[in-house]
Amino acid sequence: MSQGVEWAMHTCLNLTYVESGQAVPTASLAKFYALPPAYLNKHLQALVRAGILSSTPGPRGGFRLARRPEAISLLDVVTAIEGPGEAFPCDQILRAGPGGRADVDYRQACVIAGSMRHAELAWRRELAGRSLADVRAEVEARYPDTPKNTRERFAALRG
Amino acid sequence: MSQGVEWAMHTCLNLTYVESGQAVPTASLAKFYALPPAYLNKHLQALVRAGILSSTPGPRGGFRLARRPEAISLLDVVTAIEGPGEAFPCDQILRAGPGGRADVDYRQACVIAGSMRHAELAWRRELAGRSLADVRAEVEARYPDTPKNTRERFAALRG
DNA sequence: TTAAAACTGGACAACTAATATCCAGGATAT
DNA sequence: ATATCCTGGATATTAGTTGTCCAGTTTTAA
Repeated sequence: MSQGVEWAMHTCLNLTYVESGQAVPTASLAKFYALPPAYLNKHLQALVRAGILSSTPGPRGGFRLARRPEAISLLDVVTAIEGPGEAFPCDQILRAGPGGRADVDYRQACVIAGSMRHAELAWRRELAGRSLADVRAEVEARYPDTPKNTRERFAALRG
Repeated sequence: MSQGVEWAMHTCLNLTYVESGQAVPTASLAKFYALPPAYLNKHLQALVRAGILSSTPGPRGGFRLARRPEAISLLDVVTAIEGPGEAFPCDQILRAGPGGRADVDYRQACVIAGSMRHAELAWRRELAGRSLADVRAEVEARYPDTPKNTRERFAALRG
């Protein structure tokens, strides 16, 4: 899994603390964690394409959450960055084995591929069952200063 | 996840069909699926280091399972090829955020990292609960010719 | 004892994906 | 108008995967 997932997760979580209506530009989001702005922006664009963020050009523009935090799961974020493909790459090796046929889809027929897909579904199910709101609630329970700190940092970066 | 996992899975599964005591050389295992022998051998070496296969040099040498198929889980194979690291790379981005401390291990403290680890544990649990014997049993139920085909292919390659 | 079979491990090359930067163009607020 | 900010493409850099090759070692068998 790529680094971009971590950036996207934390950035989206931070955006849950911004007063709705306010947009945060790439520069502020990048400075928050000292990330490279241009590259972070690529990931932000992917999040926009996935319908997780919305963007506004121009002065006072930037990014904001496109939906309520309750309606954004961690799986949504992972999928936006990593794409919809499965982690286990089934190259249908069985096609070259004894009795292999060109007209069979071994991604479906192969028991190993099925087992890997089954495990991956369990992973997806966990991530789908956890929203940004869930994460934020746990953060606030364990680290009560976070909302205040986050908003202050954004205010300072807004300059 | 890398391609080598698929090769390793199918190769280990095929080895469950070999009469114990018999070793299969890299060349035969590679020809089975038309894989590059030298590179497959790298993965076989990793499986040996992980204690999944054992190797024997010299004529009539090669690789065999080091344990019974019931005692080899799919997670064992994945870990042997991919390494023990977690799929979600937590770079402790929080260290650069507001209130970030150098003396805190954010891989433990970060709620996002924890959520990702939790999902990954669900994935690992599924893979750990499925052995080569389980896979073989399902293969034989769905494709009864497989044992015979596999053994015949090995015999032909041994030629 | 010799030769052939086979694994081991390291060095190295090719290819691909992730990471990262830059810029021209378009949209928007003031 | 102008400064701000997003968009998308081109491009470079780096790291990891894929793949090859070879010298060295172990073992079988004649």
